[in-house]
Amino acid sequence: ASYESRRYGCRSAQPMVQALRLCPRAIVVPPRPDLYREASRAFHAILRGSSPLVESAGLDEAYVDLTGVGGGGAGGAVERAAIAGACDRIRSELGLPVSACVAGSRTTAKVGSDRAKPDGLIVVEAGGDAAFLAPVPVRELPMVGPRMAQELAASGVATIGELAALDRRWLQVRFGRVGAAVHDRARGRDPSPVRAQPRSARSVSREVTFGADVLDRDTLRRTLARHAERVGRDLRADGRRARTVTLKLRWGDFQTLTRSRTLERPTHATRALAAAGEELLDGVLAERGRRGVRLIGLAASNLVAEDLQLGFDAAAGPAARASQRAGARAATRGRPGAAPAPRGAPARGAGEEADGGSLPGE
DNA sequence: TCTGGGGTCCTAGGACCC
DNA sequence: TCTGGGGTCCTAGGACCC
Repeated sequence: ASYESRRYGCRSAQPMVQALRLCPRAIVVPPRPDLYREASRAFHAILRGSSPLVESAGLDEAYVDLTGVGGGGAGGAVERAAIAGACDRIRSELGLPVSACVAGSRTTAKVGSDRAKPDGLIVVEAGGDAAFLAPVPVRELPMVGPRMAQELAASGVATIGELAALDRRWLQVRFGRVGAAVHDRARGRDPSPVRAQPRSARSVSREVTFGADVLDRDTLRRTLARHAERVGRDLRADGRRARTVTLKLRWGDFQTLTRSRTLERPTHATRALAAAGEELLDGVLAERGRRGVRLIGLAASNLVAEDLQLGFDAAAGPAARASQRAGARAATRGRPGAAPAPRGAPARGAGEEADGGSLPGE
C-alpha cells in the first residue's frame, strides 16, 4: 500500500475489496514478483558497495555492518557518508525511496530506519542507542508484538526506556527468553552479528486461503497435492529432504490447527509428501467431522541435506537410529571393540544445528 | 486491523532411554 | 522391583517478522 493510500486506511496484507472500499480512487497495480526480485538484487548490490558485510532481511530490507568503515571518527561522519551515498544511488539508479539509520546495534538501526520512513536518514551518535530508543513506544521494538505490547501496557510500560528500566528477572519470568532478549535490546545492546551468509531454510511450506469455506474432501485433497508438488519441487531444487510433514488447517471460524508426522525416512518426493498430508487430513476430518475449511497448508521441516542423508537408507527407523546413537556414543568413548558409527550417523545436526536453538544470531 | 503467505524461534508435555 | 535425574525426540500451539 502506497503512503498516499495509507492515509485512507489501506495497509499491507489487506484484502483488495476492503482496500477499494476505503479508497475507491486507488490505482491497483498488478504484482510483478520478478521485477521486485530484480530490484532487490540491485538494491543489495549497491549496499555491498559500502561494506561486504550485508545481511538481507527480505526483498527490501538489509543490515550493513559498518564496523571499521569509519575508523572511529567523530559523530559517525564516515558511516553517514557511506550510507547516504548508497541511499542516493538507490534513489537515482532504481528510482526507489529508501530510509536508513546508522546506529550502534542492529535493533536501534531497525527502529531508527522505520522512524526515518519514507525517505530519510537518521544517525545515532556512538553510545547513544539507549537514549535514542528511550522515548519510543515499545511496540516499535522488534520482538515486541501486539501480545507483548499489550501485556507490558497492562503493567504500565509504554516506552522502550520504561522497558529498559524493568527488572530483568521479572521480564524473564513473565516472557521467558524473549523477555531477557528485549531487555538487552531496549538498552541498546544487541549481541546478534550481521551475517553475510544466509542460513539455509529450516522449512518449506505452501498454504492457501479459499475464497469460500470448503467442505468437499476432494477439493482439499487436490489442493494438498498441489502444495506437495510445489514443496517437493523446492526441496529437490535445494538438494534437501524433509523428515517431518505438517498439515495446517483453518476452519471457517478462523480457529487454526496443525498436525504433524515424522517419517521413517526423509523425502523430497511429491507422492510421499502428499500421502503424509492426506493421512493427517483424514485423521483430522475423522476426529472433527465436517466443518468448513478456510485454509489448508502443507509444510516440510526437519530438513536434511541430500548428500548427508544417504545413510538413512541403510539405517532408517527409530530402532536403527537408537542403535546409531549408541554406536556413535561408543565410538566417541573409543571403547575397544566398539562398532564403528554407521555412515549415516552424523546426518542429523551436521551443519543443520550449527548455531543451536538460541535467539536469532545469539 | 475480521484477518495473505512464507517463514523463524520458543515452550511445554509426554515418550523413551540410560 | 522401585525411584530419581537428565537428555533427546516428537507433537502442538503460539508469538513474531517481512
